[in-house]
Amino acid sequence: MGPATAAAEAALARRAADPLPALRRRDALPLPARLFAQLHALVLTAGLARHSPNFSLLLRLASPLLPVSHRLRLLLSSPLPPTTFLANSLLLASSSSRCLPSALSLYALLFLSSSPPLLRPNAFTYPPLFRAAPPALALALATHSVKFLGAHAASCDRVLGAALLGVFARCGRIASCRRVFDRIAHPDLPAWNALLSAYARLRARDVACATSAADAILELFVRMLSLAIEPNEITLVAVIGACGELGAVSHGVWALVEMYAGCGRLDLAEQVFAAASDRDTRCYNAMLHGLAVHGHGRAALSLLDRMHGAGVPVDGVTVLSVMCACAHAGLVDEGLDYFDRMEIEFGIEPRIEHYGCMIDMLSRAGRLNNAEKLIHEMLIVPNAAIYRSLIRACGIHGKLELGEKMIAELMRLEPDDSGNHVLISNFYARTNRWEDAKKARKEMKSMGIDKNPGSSLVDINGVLHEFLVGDKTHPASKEIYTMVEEIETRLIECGRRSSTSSALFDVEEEDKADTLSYHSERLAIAFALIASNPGAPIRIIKNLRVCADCHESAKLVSRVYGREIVMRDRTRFHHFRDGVCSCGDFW
DNA sequence: GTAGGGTTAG
Repeated sequence: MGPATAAAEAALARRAADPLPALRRRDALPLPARLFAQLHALVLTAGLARHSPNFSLLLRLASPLLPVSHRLRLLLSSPLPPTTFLANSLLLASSSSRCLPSALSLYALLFLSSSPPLLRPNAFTYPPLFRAAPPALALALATHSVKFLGAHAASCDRVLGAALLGVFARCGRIASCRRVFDRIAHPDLPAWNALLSAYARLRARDVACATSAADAILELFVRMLSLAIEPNEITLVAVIGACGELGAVSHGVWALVEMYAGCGRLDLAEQVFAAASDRDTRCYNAMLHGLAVHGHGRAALSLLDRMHGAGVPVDGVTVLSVMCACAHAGLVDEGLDYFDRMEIEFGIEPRIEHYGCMIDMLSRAGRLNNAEKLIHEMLIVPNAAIYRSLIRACGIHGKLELGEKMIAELMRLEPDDSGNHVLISNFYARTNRWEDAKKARKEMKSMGIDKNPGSSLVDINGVLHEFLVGDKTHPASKEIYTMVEEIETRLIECGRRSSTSSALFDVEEEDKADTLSYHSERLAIAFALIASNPGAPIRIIKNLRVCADCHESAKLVSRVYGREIVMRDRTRFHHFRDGVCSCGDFW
């Protein structure tokens, strides 16, 4: 017998032992109804159904479009009595989000309806339901599962634990995520990834928590490595993002940090991108976004051309990144054009973020009437960010009436947000309505709303130093403040005009009225000038938008002290060199 | 015993 015959024999033997190998794939698609009926008959008549795993496979191939009653009968057609295992298999077949209602009725019929219920759910019952359900419903199901299985059982199982963690993460409940994770006895890679991704999501969604979330990610990553859990690409997505957040360039373990635009090293990001062998949509999106926040609008558009040329599919994030690039570079017509094409050419439905970017772009360009028109035309309810863009632009372009209309909308949505109140006060200050500006601040104080304190991080020889506005806690505080004064004196000698009264109110979110020139970035720059190696670029990571006064000052410092300053604020990067900023004073 | 979980985006 030759080797080929032997291989065939072996294959036949395997097939005899495992009659349904092709169906064992996890991603097997549901079968068309007729084909399924034939297979069903075959499995029953061939006696395969007496083996629970085989019957389970059959159930998983049932089309989710079959009526619920039909699928219940299917379960009962088994020569074996129905078990939770088989019921879960049936449920798995209908748990895509498309057929959520049918999955829920099955769940209710099998596990809830009669008393006592037909079957009791177990840890395998819920994860597919969580995946299919939208966040709010998934949260309800999660609570339900914990009640049903008991908190102990629910969290002892690390798969259910990871699934629960995912639900809480989608709902922004980071404390619940932490509690669930802490109860998992021996978390494995997906469980760690679920927690890291929960913090990554928090970092991306909530500016106020971004730094602490990034800290948590790095801390968890170190712990995970010490437990010899091997990270994968999913882990790195969270970790690299966190490194970008902190600007922790010198944390050598994560050399990838430098490569990503998040640290302000666009050059390295481009090198990595160029070296990457197989670039998918995500990869292009990351590079496009990097170019966007560094203000390289034209480069982003040309990369987009290459992406189309390479046949890499675009998605909603691609469009968003391109529009963001256009917005930051003032390429309004190009941005409009791409927005118009997204739905028709690429079949991507615009989401609130796209409208937000669009409105921001139009507003920055002073096309406020177009922006307002778009708000009325769009089919989605506008969010607070959209109103904020318009209010900021109305302040700059002196559109009092529209601005006040938008303020009313914003206050309806988010009356308690400190940033909103500062924004409103600045709007009135810019339009010379000083009394209203003061009133807005007073109102904020009387409501007991705390301002979000401005903070800046600077990396000096591998150690991160954080400064808050007016901070005096740094060990070198005395020298730093002396340096701030010295800088100010030198800049005035070199032609800087001192702050005017309008500039005093012209702040985005840090409250300069109280603190004059002690904004966190000035403290960070002063410290960097004292402590960093001469000639090295100064890298600052700021939590809020940089105010016009600090921006002007950073430009001058770059010239007078001959130092390059790279500052990432809440929305983009500013590269200060020789008295000029890469944003072209448009941010 | 069999099956279920992890991929941010301004």
